[in-house]
Amino acid sequence: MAENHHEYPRMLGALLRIPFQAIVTKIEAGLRARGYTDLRPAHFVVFQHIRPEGSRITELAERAQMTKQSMSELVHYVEAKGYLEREPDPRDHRASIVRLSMKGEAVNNAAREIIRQVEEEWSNQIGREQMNALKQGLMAIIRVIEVENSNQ
Amino acid sequence: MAENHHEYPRMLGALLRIPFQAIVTKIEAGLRARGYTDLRPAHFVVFQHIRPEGSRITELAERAQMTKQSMSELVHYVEAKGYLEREPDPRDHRASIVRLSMKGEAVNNAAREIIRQVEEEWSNQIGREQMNALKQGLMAIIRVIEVENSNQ
DNA sequence: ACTATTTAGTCAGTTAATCTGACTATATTC
DNA sequence: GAATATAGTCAGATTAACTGACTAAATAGT
Repeated sequence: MAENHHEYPRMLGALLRIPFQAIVTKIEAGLRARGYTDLRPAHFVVFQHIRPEGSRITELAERAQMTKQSMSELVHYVEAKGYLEREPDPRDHRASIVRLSMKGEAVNNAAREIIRQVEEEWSNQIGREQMNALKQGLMAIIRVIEVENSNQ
Repeated sequence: MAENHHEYPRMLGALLRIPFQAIVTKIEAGLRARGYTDLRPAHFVVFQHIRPEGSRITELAERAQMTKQSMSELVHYVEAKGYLEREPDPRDHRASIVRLSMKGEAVNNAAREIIRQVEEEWSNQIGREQMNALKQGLMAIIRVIEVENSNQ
């Protein structure tokens, strides 16, 4: 809200939003170009939050800040398209563990590759030094956010 | 996708996403706390893109990268709640101009204030210097994005 | 000048994304 | 072992966004 506009200086919200949106758009387009046409932006959260050893649905829901019912649906869809595998959790028979399938790993790598390319392009334009400063700043803020969240 | 995780270094996508999400969450909570309970995140785009002199619906739709039908609905809702005023465009009788009402300006200012506070808090944590470097870097990237978009 | 085309916006209907509430089955606590 | 909490699903509702068809006004072409 009220974050933008060429005329007066942009607020931090818009400063973060515009590059983030741009990168999301590029990931979408890049995945489509590579033939992954059955994944929509909503499904990205599954890939964003799943751990390499696999995650529970409840855990994914929590990390993505949505209800477990909604996450359950997303996982179902993504699993049905072959990007996920699911197995019962041996320690807790109520739960199941979802992890990326080989196809899932492949999209994930494709997405990483796209992001890497975008970073490189931007880095070429603004300079490696400024890009590094930017990343350091973002990491510092993320650490602050994580502290806030942990002792909320 | 594949942007996160404590274990290995985060990708640029996650570096941008996490602070952006955090700020959106804070804006939501802050507006709710100030009594603006009828605005949902979807409506924020209207405020983000409207120009001080007012904007057309088609223009807002374009800037928000959505269809004019969808934007039309959002504008309707936000207008019905009293945040917007609408008047016919004297230059083009097909179009109308929407602009913020006094109530609309008030939420906008509230949102700006919330963002300013978040920036200040973060700045206190990471240091004014690093915050400035971060903002400079984001602005530089936004300039790159704007050039890309203009000669796409 | 008038016909054809484009543009601004709405109406109607659909799909996608997310929510709430109720439920089953398994775990945990006391 | 009974009471309570947790993981996940099912069903239904709401919200967000889309496509297609349309009206009215503006612009372009001849």
